[in-house]
Amino acid sequence: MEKRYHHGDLRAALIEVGLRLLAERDVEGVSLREMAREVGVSATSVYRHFPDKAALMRALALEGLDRLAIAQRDAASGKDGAAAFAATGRAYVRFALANPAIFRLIFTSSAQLQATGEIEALRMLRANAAAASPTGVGSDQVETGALRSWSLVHGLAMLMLDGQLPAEDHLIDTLVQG
Amino acid sequence: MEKRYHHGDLRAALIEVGLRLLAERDVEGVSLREMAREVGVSATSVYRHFPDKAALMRALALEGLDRLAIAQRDAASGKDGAAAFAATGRAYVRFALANPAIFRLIFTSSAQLQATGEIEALRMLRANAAAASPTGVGSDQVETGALRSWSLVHGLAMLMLDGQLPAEDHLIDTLVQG
DNA sequence: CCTCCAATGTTTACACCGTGATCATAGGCG
DNA sequence: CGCCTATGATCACGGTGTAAACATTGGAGG
Repeated sequence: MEKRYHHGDLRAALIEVGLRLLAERDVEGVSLREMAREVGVSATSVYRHFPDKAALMRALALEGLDRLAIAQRDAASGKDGAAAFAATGRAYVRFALANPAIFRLIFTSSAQLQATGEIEALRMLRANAAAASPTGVGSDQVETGALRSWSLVHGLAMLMLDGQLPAEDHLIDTLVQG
Repeated sequence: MEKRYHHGDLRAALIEVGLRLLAERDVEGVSLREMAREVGVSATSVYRHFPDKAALMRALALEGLDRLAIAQRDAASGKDGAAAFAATGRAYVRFALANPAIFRLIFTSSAQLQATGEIEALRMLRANAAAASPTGVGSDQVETGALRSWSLVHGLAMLMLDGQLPAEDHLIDTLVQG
């Protein structure tokens, strides 16, 4: 019965199944054809909504980026200053560990994402870094501190994802401005 | 004339051409078949030297890891203490920017590499971190500082590779214990 | 209400990919 | 010198991304 020729909202369906697949396997293990198959649609119909596979993956990355930003916002809510800053940092790393494939995807297709708009997660880290800084320091020092923190947290996430560092909560807490 | 049936050292030739290809295109853009083609050999002959493509890529990563370690050693030579530590950090980031595909390959196939042996580049960072630490602090604090530095440097490299931060020398110098 | 068209899907086809099975060659050791 | 094994080539298969041509349909305009 529900076998209509037109899907209704194929674009959203593809993104949904894409995220689901990325939750269980790595990024090079998910093919355009499988996503289409999973949705119950022919492979080439994907091209009515995305110019190529890379564009679909970019859409998945954008969605993941949103979720990362939400996770950080939630983590910081109710806190402020240095506590909020540390919380966003921890949330950043935990998100990466909980969603390895999506996190990697975000930051390897990000060059194109940037064109789409400023990255929310970055703005948040920067804002919290400013709030956490001691008053009276120059704004360039605040900026430097924010970038240093972002690098620290990003590197920590990557190294844990790649198995270089044990993915332990206490290690996160210790390294992120413990 | 030089059209012998047996290549002589196909394994080394494959690694060489693989590194060359990785210097010009990204990792998902280099295929086993192209590497074989480039060497002038059939695709399946690769399987006499590597169980599968992943094993070949791991060999490339190992070679890249060696070169990273060498770059760090060279950067630190003649220096000591904090200067040596900062030098290895800068060399780490610069290597990543100069060899993006290889750097990424190293740290995504690294879970398997680790089994092969301890990672030299890590040992070096850790050793220099210890040398850079103020005397009289606990060894666990030295360890923490080393991990923090590794994360900072690794994250900085990744963010610059991914176009999130401008790949500028002065920014590297500022963030790496400037 | 009917018609037709643009949006959305399908089928078919192609080149490329990783890799297993089978066959060919030759270099070195007895 | 002869043969065995290491190393190569050929062929085949299923999977992938994607272009071209065709099919279906929902909704806008008469």
